[in-house]
Amino acid sequence: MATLETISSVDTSPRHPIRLVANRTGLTVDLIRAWEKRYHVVEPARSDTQRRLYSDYDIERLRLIRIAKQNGRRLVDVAPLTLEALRDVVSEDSRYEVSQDVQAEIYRPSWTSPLESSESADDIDALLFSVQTMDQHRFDQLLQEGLVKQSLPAFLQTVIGPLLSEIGESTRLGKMRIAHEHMATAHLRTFIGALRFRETYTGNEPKIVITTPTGQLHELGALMVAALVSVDGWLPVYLGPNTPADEIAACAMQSGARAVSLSLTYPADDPRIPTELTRLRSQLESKIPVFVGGSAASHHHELINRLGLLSPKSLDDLRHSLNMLRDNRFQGIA
Amino acid sequence: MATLETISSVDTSPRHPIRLVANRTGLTVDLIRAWEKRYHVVEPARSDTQRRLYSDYDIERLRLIRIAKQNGRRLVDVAPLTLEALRDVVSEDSRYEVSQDVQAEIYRPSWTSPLESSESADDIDALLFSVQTMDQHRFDQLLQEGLVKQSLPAFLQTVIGPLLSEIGESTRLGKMRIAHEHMATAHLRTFIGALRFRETYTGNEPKIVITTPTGQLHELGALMVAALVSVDGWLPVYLGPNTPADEIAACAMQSGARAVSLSLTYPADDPRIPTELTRLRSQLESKIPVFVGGSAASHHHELINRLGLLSPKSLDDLRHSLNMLRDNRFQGIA
DNA sequence: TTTATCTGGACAAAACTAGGACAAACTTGC
DNA sequence: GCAAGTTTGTCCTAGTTTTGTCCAGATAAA
Repeated sequence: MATLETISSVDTSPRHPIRLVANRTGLTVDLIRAWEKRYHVVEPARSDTQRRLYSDYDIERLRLIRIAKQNGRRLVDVAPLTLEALRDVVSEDSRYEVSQDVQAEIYRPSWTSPLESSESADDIDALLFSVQTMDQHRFDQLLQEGLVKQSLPAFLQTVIGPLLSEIGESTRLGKMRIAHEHMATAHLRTFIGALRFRETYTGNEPKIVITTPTGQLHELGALMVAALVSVDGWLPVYLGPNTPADEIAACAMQSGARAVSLSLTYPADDPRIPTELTRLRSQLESKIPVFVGGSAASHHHELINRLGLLSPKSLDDLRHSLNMLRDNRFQGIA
Repeated sequence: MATLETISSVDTSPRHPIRLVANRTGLTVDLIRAWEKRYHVVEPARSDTQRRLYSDYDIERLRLIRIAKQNGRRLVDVAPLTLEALRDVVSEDSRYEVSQDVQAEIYRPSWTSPLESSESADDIDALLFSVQTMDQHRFDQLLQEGLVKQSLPAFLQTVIGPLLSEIGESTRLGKMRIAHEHMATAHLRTFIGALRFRETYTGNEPKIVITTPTGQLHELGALMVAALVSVDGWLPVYLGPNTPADEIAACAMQSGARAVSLSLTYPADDPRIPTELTRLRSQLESKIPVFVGGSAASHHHELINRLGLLSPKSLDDLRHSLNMLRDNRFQGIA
């Protein structure tokens, strides 16, 4: 089993020249050097010819320090903090603060390694039990704890996803009341929705419109996608469930989104789906890809292919495609 | 001071620079210094170069003093008060201050009244603008800011309530797209939902089941109620929208709730409402009161009276009844 | 050659401090 | 209801600290 350090760590191998660091953090080259000279904010490794070589860890620290300054912190106060301490400070501050306009590069944290499955299964059982006993407090507590144990993408995939299908299944079989499902859904929605605030925005992230089409009332899948992509440096424009195609297109245009993601779950055979998808594709610029996911996506396999939409096989697959798109290496459909 | 820390459980270690304090409290830097100079409102520690260093305790006091001033208190009167005394003053003020100059029916307030404070109106305009420009980040920021300026109940009544009706109205008139409404709703839901977690639970709060009946898909009113009552020492069992009467009753029983609150908004004349309400009342122990609020509640005035349900005229009215119920001084309907 | 980076230092802008001035809003006494 | 006093937010000056930018001359990379 992986140690905590491995799970949350950021690459510390030195390889980035100062120019790249400046671009990514939005700081000037001079300023980075000045900070080093005066406060030892970062002490990068050096090449054999004295060039500074920064690691991902360094970049992340510089980025957070810049945000902390923007929140009103003084450089002298934040300069000596570790990465973890900085994260705490920044996330505490941005809960209360009104920060100024920001210019910066896109932030891409590197996440890794999911937990082993047996442990996740226990977590899910505990969560189900707290739902059945209507113990909301315990439910929230377990969600919090689960998130501490692993990275957000891993948590969504190994815990939240299975939990959702378990709850759906149990309710369908009558093992659980609708009231239980409602409570769990309401809590999960707030919980997942609030995850967005864990990431700190710089204002330059590419946007992605996330919603479910008309007739699709279950939004948790869409919410999961929203939480997930925000980790990878996207800004989700989240519209909730049941949005007409015209509105999705209009929203994508107004917000200047680079992509659209839809979630289909229930009912799988809603006759409005083909109409809505066709309409959406025709109203949207062709360079904007439309991702269609969710358990009901496979029912519309043929339609999706015909329209040139994309149907990622897993959340990981979706992340991969989006990372490519963000870095302008995206090729579209084969 | 150790005693203060123990009593109020707010961190008293000095670490925040004045700029950050200004951001968090909404006061200007000049004003914070002026207050210190004249009334010793706060006496922050100093760094070795004489820079002021504030603690969380200081910030909370300043924030409350700001609110107290807004409620009409004089600085000289509140300046010497302890944090606890300030909390009392503010919570007392916010109770009838709001209900006096703003007479709000539950999320269908008459917000065009001239009594509405210009500051709230500005806040609402800014919020609407950020919705129309799809600037989610700004939207969240404004919500945060608004909450700094006043107490939670006052905020819900003077800002969130009017905002909801404005958005509904604008969408109905075509001034705003459905997509805008969706985005705003999704954000507000997360925001209000997360407010519940600001309160700390002891484990023996009385519970109240909060939801909307079958057919009622708009849940923001119910969410507002959930956030509101948690301030007054209730533990909301929040079930989200569209819950069948049987499930509401079962949930109330299993969780041992002392009350139930429903929100009716749209459609106002849904034929399922009478059935559901009747069913709920008959399945529930008679000592458990059922509150029915929302803009559509008045459409069912007669039914509500006949079934012995309660229809509070305003959020404040609801709070009042719940406070009585909590303290076992509740008389039920006349 | 041209462009990028290095070091060390100089300089300037921004932010903070203390003390006080001033005007608008509000109270008090008549 | 009016004048005199009080309260309160904002602004100003002048000195200090903190922070951002720029320069010069040297070395390395493209």
